[in-house]
Amino acid sequence: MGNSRQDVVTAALRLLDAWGLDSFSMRRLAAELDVQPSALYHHVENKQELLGHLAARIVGGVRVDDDIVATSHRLRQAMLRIRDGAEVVATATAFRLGVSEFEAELADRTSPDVARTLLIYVVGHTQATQLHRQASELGAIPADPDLEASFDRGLAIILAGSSSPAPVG
Amino acid sequence: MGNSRQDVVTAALRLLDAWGLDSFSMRRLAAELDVQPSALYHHVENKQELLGHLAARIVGGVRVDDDIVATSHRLRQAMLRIRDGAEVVATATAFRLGVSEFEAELADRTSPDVARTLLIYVVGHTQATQLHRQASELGAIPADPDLEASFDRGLAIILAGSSSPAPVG
DNA sequence: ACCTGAACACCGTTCAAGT
DNA sequence: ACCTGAACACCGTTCAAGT
Repeated sequence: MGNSRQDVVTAALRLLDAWGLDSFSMRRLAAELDVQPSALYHHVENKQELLGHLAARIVGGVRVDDDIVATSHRLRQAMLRIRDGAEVVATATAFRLGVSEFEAELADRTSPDVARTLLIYVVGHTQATQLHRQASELGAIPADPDLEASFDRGLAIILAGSSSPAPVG
Repeated sequence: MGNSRQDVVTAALRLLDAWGLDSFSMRRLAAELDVQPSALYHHVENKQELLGHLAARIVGGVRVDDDIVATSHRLRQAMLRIRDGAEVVATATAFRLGVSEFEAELADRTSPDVARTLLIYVVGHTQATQLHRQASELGAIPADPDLEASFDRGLAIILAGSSSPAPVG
């Protein structure tokens, strides 16, 4: 009966979460959908565009409101919820996919500069968190119990500097 | 007469700068060195470790001093100097390769929290800048003349918040 | 509209063996 | 110490053709 692009993106998100970005391939996704690899290119231009749709799915459900700290935590949690979520969002963001709406909403409630700075920080710190956790799960590195608190302290630094645009003395 | 690991990293950096990260492969690098692909594994554990060495080379030459703004600009310029430099540093950073020394030096002159926040921002913004420039060179997107100024404004926000750890009122 | 079948031009990594 | 040769198990993408 044929898949829709929604089906493809849903299956892709499941595959990403189950196996991680390193093992995420168009061929595996095709197998998951019981379809030839070439069939995917009916729904999507290429792999990069597909990753953009994944980023949009991950970020799309996050509510933006006037509580910037809570909004930042919601974005962080949304990315942490799925394996390698922050990395996918980071790469897609760079290609202007998936997060522009989120950034615009955030800019409305703060300023364009604060929104951009905050977004870079939240995605970057969450990516580091996620990769660190993976490494420590593999026993490659000891777990860092300070990662959540460290996220909050960086957030506080940015928000403290967001009211006064003047440099520090 | 045989390559050293320094030779391998030097050739890798040249290859990265010439062709970009997408086209950077162990096989191409081997060809560049007139060697079989398998020979590279005598000098390096795997591709990821090699990228870590590249990141260390890119960041290693950057001087850290008490002028945090100038230091941030030097790091940014070092990454901008070579193609996809920021992306390589970003990925390697996540795996704790290449930048820990830089972060430690920065932490000595500010604080661990400020150093971490600043580093995430500088690398993240520079990565976005570099990918945006590539996209606009390919005509995919109009050039953004505000990228340099935008970097400075974000920097100012973080440094303004770095003196007072209390959240904004 | 959605998919198959077949092909093209590649990958990273391992491993026994050579000098 | 540094490298070759050969193999293994994969990739993303294109394209004519089918229903």
